[in-house]
Amino acid sequence: MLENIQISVNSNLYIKTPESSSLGKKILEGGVPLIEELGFENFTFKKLANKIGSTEASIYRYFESKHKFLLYLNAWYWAWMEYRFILVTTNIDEPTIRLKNAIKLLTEEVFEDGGVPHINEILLHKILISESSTAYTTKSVDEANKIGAYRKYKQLVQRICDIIFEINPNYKFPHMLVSTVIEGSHHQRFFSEHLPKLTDVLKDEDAIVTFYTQLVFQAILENEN
Amino acid sequence: MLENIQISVNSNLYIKTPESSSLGKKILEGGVPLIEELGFENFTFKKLANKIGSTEASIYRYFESKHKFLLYLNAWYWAWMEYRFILVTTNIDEPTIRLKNAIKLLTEEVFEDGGVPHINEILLHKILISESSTAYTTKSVDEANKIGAYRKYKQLVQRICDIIFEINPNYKFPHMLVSTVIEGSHHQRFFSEHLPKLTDVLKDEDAIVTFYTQLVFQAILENEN
DNA sequence: CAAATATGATAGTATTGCTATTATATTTGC
DNA sequence: GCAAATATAATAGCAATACTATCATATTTG
Repeated sequence: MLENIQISVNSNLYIKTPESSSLGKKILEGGVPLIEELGFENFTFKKLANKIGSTEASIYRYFESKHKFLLYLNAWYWAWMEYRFILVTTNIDEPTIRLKNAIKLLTEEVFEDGGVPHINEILLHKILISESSTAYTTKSVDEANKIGAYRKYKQLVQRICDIIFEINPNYKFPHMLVSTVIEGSHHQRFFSEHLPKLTDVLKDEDAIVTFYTQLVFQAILENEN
Repeated sequence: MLENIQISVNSNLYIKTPESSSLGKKILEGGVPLIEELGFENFTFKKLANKIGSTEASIYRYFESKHKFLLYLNAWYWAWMEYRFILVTTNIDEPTIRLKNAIKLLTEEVFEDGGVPHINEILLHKILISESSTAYTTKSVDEANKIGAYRKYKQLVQRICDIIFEINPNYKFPHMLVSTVIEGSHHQRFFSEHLPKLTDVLKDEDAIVTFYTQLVFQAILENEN
């Protein structure tokens, strides 16, 4: 379904685009599972080079640092999410349904490797859940922000805020609401695996989707003042 | 007001309690501002030793690793918050008021260095906002959890869930709601400084407190089914 | 005042994150 | 089909990090 789609990533985040060569593709193909396996702090370019039969120095020709590589994957993820957001919202008149679909998209698990070449979306989603904070919780956020590392993320938040505005133009805190849902749902998935006492995750249904959907609609419908 | 209070921290998180000696106190007094200044990843025991006129090896006699030091500060923070939680909720009959006070406590900024010796609470709060995720977003969460590193945090979440239960025993997602508020408000404070497009922070009022207070009450009052 | 304990001084180690250099493939333009 | 450009590999090196180990010197305590 997505085979022909090219997800485009801010060119400040790489030196040479990894989509362009076979080594680049191996970096993506090997890097995502390796970060997922080791955690970002234990991940090194040397280990990756080893895994894909290349060298550290060669990887550095694609990404100027380990941190930039994470920012690249982060940006890729949000560009991909924006693409999927469009799929679940176009041609739907009713804004509440668009919003509902969008929340589901943002909060649900990623189950299937949807055929995007070279990137395993299931594992990338897991990386985002456990390491997304490390992509901005550093003293270098401001610099990363300046080069546009978070552009797609902010764009997507804004798009959802626009839907909220359609539903209730008086709601005062759309950005906080949306970013709370996104970050929150990632945390909840992480907690449900590692610190279950901080969640109320049930077996059968996807409680995280239900919870955040309720939260959003209660927030914006209640406040029609 | 708090001068005589001893905040007690899980003994698995230190080798020798820093409260017990003058070097230990210097580690706390110097460490908190230094982490705040450099960010945790650029913080090293060597730099700290330098700052307080001691040596790396000496600091390692108090904390077995840099990461444990962060866990210690994290646990200290939550023990301190629990203490303050008790202050704002005891002797108040009305559960909605207790809940309101608790949410305010969790989401507001920390303004004053309330007189706890050796720990600058304002800076510690800032560290928590920007680095709290690094305290559990690592492959070592499970191990940290096993030795009780997050006990106080989970306890406080539970205490607030108990208030929610008093107000609405049918509400299905109290833990998710509370942990969403805690983590979310930290994120929002971070965003308001670094990525303002993800928030709706206003100048005069504390929008973060208002937003999360609304969110919680709408969630639990709506659902009296 | 001796014995125990806490700290300091110094050294060492494996790993990390990254740069530099040179040689060898591979691709591309003509 | 070949020269020139480009991409990769191989290797080395470096400063910093996160520790550990050892031994000497303070300081506390019984």
